[in-house]
Amino acid sequence: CPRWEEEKMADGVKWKQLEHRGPYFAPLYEPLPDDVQFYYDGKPLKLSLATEEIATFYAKMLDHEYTTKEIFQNNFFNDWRKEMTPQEQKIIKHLDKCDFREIHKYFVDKNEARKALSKEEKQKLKEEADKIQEEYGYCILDGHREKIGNFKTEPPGLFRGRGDHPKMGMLKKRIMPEDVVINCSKDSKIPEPPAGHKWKEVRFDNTVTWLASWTENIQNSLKYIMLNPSSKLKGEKDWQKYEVARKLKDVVHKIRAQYQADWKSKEMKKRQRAVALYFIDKLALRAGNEKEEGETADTVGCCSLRVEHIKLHPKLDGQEHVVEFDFLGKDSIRYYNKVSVEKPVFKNLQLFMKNKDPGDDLFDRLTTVILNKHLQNLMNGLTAKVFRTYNASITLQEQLKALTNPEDNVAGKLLSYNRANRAVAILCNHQRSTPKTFEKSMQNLQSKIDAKKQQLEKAQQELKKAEDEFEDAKDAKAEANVQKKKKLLERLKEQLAKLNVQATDKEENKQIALGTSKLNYLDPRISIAWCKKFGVPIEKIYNKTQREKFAWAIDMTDEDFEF
DNA sequence: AAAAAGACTTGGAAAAATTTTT
DNA sequence: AAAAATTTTTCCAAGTCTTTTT
Repeated sequence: CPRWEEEKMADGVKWKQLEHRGPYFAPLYEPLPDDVQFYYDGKPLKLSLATEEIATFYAKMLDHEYTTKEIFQNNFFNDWRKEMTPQEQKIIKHLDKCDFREIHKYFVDKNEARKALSKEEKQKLKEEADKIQEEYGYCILDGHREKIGNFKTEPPGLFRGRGDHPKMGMLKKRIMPEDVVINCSKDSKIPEPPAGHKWKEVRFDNTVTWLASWTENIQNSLKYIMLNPSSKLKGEKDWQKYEVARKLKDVVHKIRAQYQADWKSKEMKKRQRAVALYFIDKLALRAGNEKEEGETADTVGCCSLRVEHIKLHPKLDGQEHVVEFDFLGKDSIRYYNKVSVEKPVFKNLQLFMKNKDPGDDLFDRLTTVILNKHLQNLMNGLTAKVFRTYNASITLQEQLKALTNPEDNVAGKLLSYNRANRAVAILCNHQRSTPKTFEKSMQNLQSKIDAKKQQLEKAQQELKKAEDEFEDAKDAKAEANVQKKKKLLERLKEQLAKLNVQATDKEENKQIALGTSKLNYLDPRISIAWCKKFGVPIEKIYNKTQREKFAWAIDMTDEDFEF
């Protein structure tokens, strides 16, 4: 029977049985060979083991941009000094006198050597990795063997934040068994800690889904070992998420009417709520929780927007009431957009900004907690992020409807699919940096296209020649030749079209990241129904991992599915 | 009721694996 | 067979939202 249809748990209970081997610990530090030296102030200096280990973290990153940043350097040096012996502390006082180059080279060479390994040696390494995966990578949850998402503890290293992170370069400490909390079922075989060690705690909490956890030392927050997306537990949660978004579809018109009415409310609080919700709905902005200042990069979402993040233009490029957004969102990805809004929204924004400094909150009477409480009253289970899911999925469905041409071949249909996917990624502001090899690979593709065009021309001439010959001879042999040339021409035309489609797709995709929306925002049933309806094999849009994650949807969806 | 802690989803980069080209 | 290009997987940070504590 399909796993998605087994009996329901009591409220809040996530499992009855959970058995696993505990996390796989990062390998211990291997000291450098004696001929690889660290130099201080030009002179070789033998470091204590702990100090040397941390030095290698920095040395490995030497050709990364991070190490050129002052904050990174300072944070690293501070934390490094804390771990030095008193003697080392007395000598090593300035980072710019530290020479890690020999250590750096050692690791570069080591990487090269690993790449150059023979087939057999590589095979052996792979088998070892597979064995670990087999042993630690799975758990038993309610009788099913399920894949674990991340079964290894994170190795020690230097913290790399994203954007302008105040903590970049700080030392991420090694996780020991004594740091780890194990979660499993009472009657299961409790995982053994590594020899000579103890777990921090073993607990039996079936109201949570994690198998193990520890506190990381940079942000002092918890990290978890959890199941792979292919697991029943994750799959069902995913399904539920899309069902909530579909429920929003039924009431979204009412909600929109309500927030539009609230633009004119007498209460400032309500007006702010209504304008913020409008942004979240129309622009798919994130909720924007407040963050602790100085602990993370300065990024914002809707509720945490500041006056400095928007500009108001009564008229701009022939449009009225234009709001220009410019801020850093999640992962310090820039959001830049110019949007023409309804007049009351524009008036409200002017009001919210009045007598405020650039650094003041735009919505000073609003938090995500207030907004989400309000949303909860409008629909059960409704929170700000449901709007992102809903708008992403409904956009994909509409775009697929608008762009798919049933007459197209599979390649053409896939281009339409990618374009629909792209519309969603643009809505959600999923950007990537242009791949380093982009220009080159675009050129390669262009030369392929040119070559194909030449072939095509030649084929055309040959066809002409064959037709002329047929005119003269009028025999079966000449006729067959004409047919042959026609076929060749057709095939070349198709190949050229396919290459052109590829080029278009590539160019349009230059700075757009499709993965996140595909994996997290688009109800997979929309895509599966589309595949079935237009005869596109599912493997063309979802690879193996993705099909495993969306197994629940592949199981239940027919071509009539509507989001 | 506000703040802090906890649990879980979402995010792009980088590394690794695979496929294609030379 | 090597190298280059492309795709997949891993990594772990950074969000959202819920629950617990103060």
